[in-house]
Amino acid sequence: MLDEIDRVLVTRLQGDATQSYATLGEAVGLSAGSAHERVRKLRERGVIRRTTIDVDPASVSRGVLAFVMLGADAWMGDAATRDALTAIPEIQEAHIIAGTASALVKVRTATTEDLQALLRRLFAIDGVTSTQTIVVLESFFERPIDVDPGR
Amino acid sequence: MLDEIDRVLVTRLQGDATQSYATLGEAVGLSAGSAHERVRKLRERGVIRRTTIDVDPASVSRGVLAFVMLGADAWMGDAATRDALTAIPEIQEAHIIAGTASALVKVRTATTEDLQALLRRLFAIDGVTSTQTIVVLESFFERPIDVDPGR
DNA sequence: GCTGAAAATTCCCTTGA
DNA sequence: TCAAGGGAATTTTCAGC
Repeated sequence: MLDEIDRVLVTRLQGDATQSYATLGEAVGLSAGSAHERVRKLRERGVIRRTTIDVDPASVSRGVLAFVMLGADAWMGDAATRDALTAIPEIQEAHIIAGTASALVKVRTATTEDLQALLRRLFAIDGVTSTQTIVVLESFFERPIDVDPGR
Repeated sequence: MLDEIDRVLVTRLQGDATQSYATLGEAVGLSAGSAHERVRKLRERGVIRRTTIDVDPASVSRGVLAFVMLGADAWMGDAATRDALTAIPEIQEAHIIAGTASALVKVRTATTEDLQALLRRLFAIDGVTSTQTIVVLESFFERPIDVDPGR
């Protein structure tokens, strides 16, 4: 379990992972060294999986966002399906789901034409029998997981 | 537009934003100073929006993932709806969509009971007339946007 | 968890292609 | 316009307590 200090550290790092441990420590009433030790342990425990950057999709030709639900006539939770989906770079997320469809993928393409080409590729995957595409008109927000600091 | 070097830098930072500029520069055949200057400009231009950490959802009591499609009898792309969705911490993403539903939200809760409570809150939002919930059984992957280095 | 010091890195500025 | 180089200032990192 995380204590209050851990949660504050995680929340602050989600907002800006470039800040110094001195700044971080000051925010939670610890020395830089102790803050560093806390964060090191959070990484070690796998709570913090990695430090990464947030890229603006439009800047890298990924301005079109859509979610595609895949229907299938076979179980899609196997390694072959996973590999097939992993090999498609436009797919940002892939999930096996409960309900009428079998899988849900989040995709980003440069244009709607590219989206169409992508759907063709998805249809070609073994077991896929249908697709239902949800095109995003506007994203209100995409934000880090809330870790409840101060609750 | 990004050139080849920029794309490699971005891809490497997506994988690990803690590496030094010396390491980064070596990977693209630049000095540490020049690599730093490149990255600084990518931030300035907004290509890199921020440096952040990836948190393991299960470690922070967000082990249940679901997507909820919201049907509505009024336009949901307004500020009031945005504010209402923003105020719910379990919502990680909120999008206005084309098609039969009006909005799609990605939510993470600790338990399915919490998911149920969340659905109640979503129903209470002005204009919302229906919800369709897609529960994720297994996530194959959630990865950074592909920026096509070397293509 | 703190302090303090050594090592490494960042970051700015100047020069040059 | 872009990269290299120098060097000061900051930050990280690792002792010992």
